[in-house]
Amino acid sequence: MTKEHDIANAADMPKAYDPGAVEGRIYVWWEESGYFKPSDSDADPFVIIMPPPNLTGELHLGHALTDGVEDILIRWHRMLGQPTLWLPGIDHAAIAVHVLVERQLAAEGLTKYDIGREKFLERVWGFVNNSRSRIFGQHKRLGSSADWSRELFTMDPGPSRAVRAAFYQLYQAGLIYRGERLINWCPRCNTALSDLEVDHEERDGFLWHVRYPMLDDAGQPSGGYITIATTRPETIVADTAIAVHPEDERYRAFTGKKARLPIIGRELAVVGDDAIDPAFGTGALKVTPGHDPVDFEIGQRHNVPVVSAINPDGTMNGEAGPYAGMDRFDCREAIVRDLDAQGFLVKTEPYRHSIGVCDRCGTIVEPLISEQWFVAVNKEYEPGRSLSGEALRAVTDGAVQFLPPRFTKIYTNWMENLRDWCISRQLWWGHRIPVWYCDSCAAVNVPPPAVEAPESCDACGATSLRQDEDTLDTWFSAGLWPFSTLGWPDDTDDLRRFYPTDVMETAYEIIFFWVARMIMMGLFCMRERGDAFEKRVPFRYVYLHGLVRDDDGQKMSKTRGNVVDPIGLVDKYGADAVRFTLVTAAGTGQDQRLREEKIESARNFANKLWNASRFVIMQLDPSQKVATPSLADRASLPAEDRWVLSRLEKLVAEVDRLLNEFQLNEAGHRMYDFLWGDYCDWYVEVAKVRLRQDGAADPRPVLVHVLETGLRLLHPYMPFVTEELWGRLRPFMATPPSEALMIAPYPKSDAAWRDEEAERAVDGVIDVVRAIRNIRSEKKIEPSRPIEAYVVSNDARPAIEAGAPYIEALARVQPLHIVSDASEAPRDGVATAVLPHAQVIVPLAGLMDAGAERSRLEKEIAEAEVYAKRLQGKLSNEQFRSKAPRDVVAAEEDRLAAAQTRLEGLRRALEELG
RNA sequence: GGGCGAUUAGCUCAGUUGGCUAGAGCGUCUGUUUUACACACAGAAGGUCGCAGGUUCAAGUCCUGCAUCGCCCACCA
Repeated sequence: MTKEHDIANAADMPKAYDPGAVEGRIYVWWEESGYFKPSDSDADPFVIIMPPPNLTGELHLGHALTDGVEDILIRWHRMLGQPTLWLPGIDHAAIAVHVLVERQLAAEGLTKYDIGREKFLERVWGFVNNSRSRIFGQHKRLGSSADWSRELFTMDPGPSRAVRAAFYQLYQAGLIYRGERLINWCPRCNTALSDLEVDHEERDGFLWHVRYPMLDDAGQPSGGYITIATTRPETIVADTAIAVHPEDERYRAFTGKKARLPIIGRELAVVGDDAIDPAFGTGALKVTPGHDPVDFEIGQRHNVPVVSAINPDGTMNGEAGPYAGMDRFDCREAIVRDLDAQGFLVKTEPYRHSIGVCDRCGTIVEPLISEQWFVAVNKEYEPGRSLSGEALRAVTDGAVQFLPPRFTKIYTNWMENLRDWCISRQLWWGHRIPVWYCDSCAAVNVPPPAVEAPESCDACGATSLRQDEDTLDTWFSAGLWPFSTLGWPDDTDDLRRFYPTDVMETAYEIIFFWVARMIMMGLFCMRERGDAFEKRVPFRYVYLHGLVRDDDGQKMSKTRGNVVDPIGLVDKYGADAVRFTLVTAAGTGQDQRLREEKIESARNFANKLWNASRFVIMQLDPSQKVATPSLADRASLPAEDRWVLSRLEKLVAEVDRLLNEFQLNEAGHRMYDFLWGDYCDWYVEVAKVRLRQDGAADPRPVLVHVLETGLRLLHPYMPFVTEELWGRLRPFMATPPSEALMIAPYPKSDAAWRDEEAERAVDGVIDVVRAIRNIRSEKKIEPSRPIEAYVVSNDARPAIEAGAPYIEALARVQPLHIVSDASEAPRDGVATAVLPHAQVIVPLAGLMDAGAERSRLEKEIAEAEVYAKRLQGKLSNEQFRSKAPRDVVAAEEDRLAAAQTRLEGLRRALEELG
């Protein structure tokens, strides 16, 4: 099964990493080897499902980020041998497919309405079923994956048992009701919307002041007027009262009297209500319960009749008298004109205010009275328990934790002010409302889920029933996702084992739509599990990532047309590069701007790994397998081996810590820094020297081990390159930990590998190399020409001597003199670098510019003096010495000592320069 | 009207229990066909961490206020 990876030489590795070739091959290999397929064993409980490969434009980078984070967490847990982590994450793919199918239809000159609901869903499902992707692994607990994905992708009302069950249970508990309410209506989409689906936009408008004639007790004009201000004069035709603040002196005389509605002529009662702000406008409000949510509530309080004057399509109806049939905005103009002509318009002032807009299409939403289904979110279904109350307490009690924690407050604020949730939609995509009406007695039948469709009416027994035409808000269905996918309402093994899951991962903008609803639904539907929130919540952590914005910082949106197609970027730079960039580019929960250069540099990182592996493989011989370095033999290893192993160990420990804290970006950065900076730039270069040198210790075991471990660490972040490279390395390992990287154990920290002494020693050698390179560069010495150099060192002398071959090779020094005292080195015409534990002296003979060297040294001395002075000040402060932790004080003392040594060296060098 | 976030090198951003001569990538400058990699290597320049106070031995990090930008929520007609 590892046939693809039994490659024993580097000859077939191209010089540059080709993501396309690797990703395709790895994908096929994963599939053929069965790793991504459902398994019967508990050990491998994940299956990856694939969103369609060619979702261009619709599946944007935010989705890629979500998928990337989820995949990282899942792979990490799987490698840790903790397969119980399970994350939802499919919804956006479903939406994307719907949009895509709509687009396909458009290309054929059709709309979804032309082909009908059944055909439309059929196409959606066909699309999903025939496609696969090599990129964004969607994970799903194995089992009935076909069922749930079909359910989700098609929003097919038929087989949706969980939706039926939840609806039924909520209805039985009195939490779902049908009512005539004022709801948000989109005249273009022709559907009701929940409060959440309405966006508020600031727009310029006008505030029209209109006067209403007062009537005396006989119903005759009394000569008085009450002036009201409105932004929506077209709704005047539906006015049924006037409200003022009960304590407003100006209107006290009018309260309880009647007024006459201009144009229409209706009599309006003047009522007192606390909701009125006397300071706004004229202090008097026209009450239009049929077209304004505030007015609706005022109307309820004062028993004011409700008039609906606007049709669902946005035109005026018969109640609008002369304006019947007009569009609502044409009506506005006409009515303003008429009011003015008839002397009712007092004044018109420009006014900027916020208006509700459909979040799907941007059309101005019309509040309408309509019969819809609602969830009573604040109603107690048991003493002390309501959907919102439970959902609030589960979070305040800590059963669900938000990351980053600041989102907790956003959630609780919302939950505390929640109003009933309108769940019926006049759309096709969604599960159909499982309610049947009786044609003869009009009874409402909500049958238990076991009944597919009731045959007769519960109330009168008549057999003529019809199902509600409306569908459910998709978020109602989506809110059931954590357990509907696990077989609920049955008490399945899956449900027992995987509910609650560990982490819910999504963008912060989805908190209300989905996260909050899942928590509400979960707590209710799992109420049989008892009181403990821990058993009923759908997940313990909510990890929220930021939004991916475009280069200008704009939020990506389809309507704005600035969505970046992740597939195009994947084709260009590879899935690994795209994922690595998205995950590491910003802090947790922070928005990021996407710039292609970032992805390019992540691709370069992949290429770096590719070439480092290529180099390592070139040094290996398949007949001689390489053993893993063991702790027992560590003492015999050269310092640089112990150095890199020590640093690797620290990396492993840090990555473990960071991943446990969900600091994914930081963990990614650490791996990048280690693999590129420590391993490639230094260890590999040092190893080259040893490979060339007869009799030197064999670097190959460490070379392979560190690379192999690094690839394992990085695998969740860059699954494709790492799998490929690890697979190529595997044939050379004496004891490979597994057949494939994705099922290999995640590296574990073992502090015994730490070696501070080796780190100090090798860091000292690196400092020397850098110092000499710096001198070479500053003095413009030809890169290829070897130069003579002296390293003066006392305490670090053994380390420098051990590192001598590397100094010679990496800094091109020939010959290298290691001496214990500066007097043993030449003084004239030299460039000097003073390091904490060594001094580098490079004789320059003719190349030497004494003046330039002097000013350079002077500058360095000045800087070092400032630094040393600061440290001295700090250390001579008694407060610091007594209050700061001992190790901090000790560290400062070490720094000061080093700074002083350096300063002395610099001064001496300056003196010797004359 | 409330709430939240951001403000750190030319650009995009890290910096999560306060201890930093403040880092990365890109860009810039100077060099390099050094047999893994020019998707590279070596070297360098570049920041009073938005402003003003405060707490502390110590503040980019904590507190208060302010400014600018952005986001979310909200029934002010």
